[in-house]
Amino acid sequence: MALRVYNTATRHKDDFEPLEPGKVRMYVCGVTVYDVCHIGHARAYVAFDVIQRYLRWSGYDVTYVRNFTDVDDKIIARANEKGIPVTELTDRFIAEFHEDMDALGVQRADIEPRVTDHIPDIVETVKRIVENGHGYVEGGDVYYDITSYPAYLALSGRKLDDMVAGASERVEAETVKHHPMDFALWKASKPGEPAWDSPWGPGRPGWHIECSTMSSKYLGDVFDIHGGGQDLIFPHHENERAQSWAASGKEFVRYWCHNGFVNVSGEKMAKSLKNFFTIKDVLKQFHPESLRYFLLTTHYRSPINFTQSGIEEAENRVEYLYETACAARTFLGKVNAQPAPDELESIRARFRKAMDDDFNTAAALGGLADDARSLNEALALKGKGPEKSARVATLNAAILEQGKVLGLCQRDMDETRATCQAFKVRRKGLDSKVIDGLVIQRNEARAARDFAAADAVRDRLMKMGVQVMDTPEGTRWKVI
RNA sequence: GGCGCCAUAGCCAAGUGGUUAAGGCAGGGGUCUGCAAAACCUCCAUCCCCGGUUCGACUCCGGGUGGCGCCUCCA
Repeated sequence: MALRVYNTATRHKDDFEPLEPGKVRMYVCGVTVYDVCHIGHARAYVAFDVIQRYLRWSGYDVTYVRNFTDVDDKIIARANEKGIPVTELTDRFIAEFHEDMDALGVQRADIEPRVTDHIPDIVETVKRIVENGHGYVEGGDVYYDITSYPAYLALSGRKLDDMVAGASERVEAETVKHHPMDFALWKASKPGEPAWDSPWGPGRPGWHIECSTMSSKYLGDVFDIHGGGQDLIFPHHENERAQSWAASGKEFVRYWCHNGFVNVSGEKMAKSLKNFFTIKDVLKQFHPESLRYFLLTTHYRSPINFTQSGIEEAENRVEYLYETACAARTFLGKVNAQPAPDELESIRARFRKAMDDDFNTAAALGGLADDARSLNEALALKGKGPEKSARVATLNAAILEQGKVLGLCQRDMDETRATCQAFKVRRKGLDSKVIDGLVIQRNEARAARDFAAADAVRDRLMKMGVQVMDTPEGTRWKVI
């Protein structure tokens, strides 16, 4: 069973064969840094984080590049709005991006290039495209001549005539472009805008060219995986493909991977619809691993509907996994047990089968749920026999190993459980001191064998959403 | 108008040309418990509609209906 990857360019799952055996070069379009990230960004970068982790786990030597676009119209507009320098704005949102991604357990890419650090490279690429007869200069602008590229629109599967018809409905009266669909490789800068010297005068890169340039710089003219959100298929990736081909004469990407959208209430998330959530909005209310888990419950290419109940359920699952892992840790601390290699390998095979099918995290999570249940089942067996110990050790190791690939179950267990509870206490508007007091009250009644009074307190806690649990180690409580 | 995606139990969500259609949540029944809870056991679907291909389709093809996305900045 080999890895199969859905390729947007071919519109079906293809067997994955990297350019160089054992080596994967992948590029994912990063953020344009003019605002904080929303949960759609979270989805994209969690998805490709898992892909990257899985490829490494599978034995590939991975080079992962994810850029920062730190110069563009929106950035300039936002900086002007705020009256601050562009670099102050972009530095700030790069830091915010890292903060959010670190919280979600998204690993840093191997290389995270910034556009403004690569202007000379970009100028070179534009020059090469023009020299090769695929670009033209108009004033201080440079445009890509789409009619020079026969395969234009092959990636997105569109027809030029339809595109032109659609575009003509929008206002674009005065243009120097030779064809309405031609796009800018280099833009002459207006006064006050960031500008760099170029053979065409002071200007800045067009959108798209930075990814063509930086991907080839770090990964070569041809590389394996290029990822991003589905919205980037057109125009961004279509244009990148045209540029890279024009510069190198080669088809630059072997597998195009695009993640689906996050919807809210069944509709696309948009600021205008007031259904817009930033990552920070969500992390104020939920443990970050809850969001990560939630995002992995649906296959990365399908739309996912963000709901309160969905993320609450995810958080409960995160708690369950950590509680299970804690219980296993406690047990394994008392015995000397090693995982059973055969059984561990069969669990790996099941995990591999799920993930090899276009990185099916939803199926993988199903398997993980089976393992966690089996682990609890094993823990419930009496005694400390070798059979039980081996089983617990095996399942525990399997859960942690799969978790490592999915980016789950890797945090400090006690701290994570406590944090999940703290979020729930806050969401329900409870006070843990009050709860502690009631639990003590109940235990005093129990000690006096006044079960009627004890149960009354218990019911009161239940109404608050607090469940008491009497264990051999004493009474615990948990917000459900 | 063009292109594309989706439609699986009360809800979320995998999956397969023919053996028992994952998993989770909720719900029913148990074990355990002073009572509970947690945990575990157990029960709970024939896959939107109509045609076609096939020995056989939920899975393939065509049509329909419904939902969504892209075609403009967008993960």
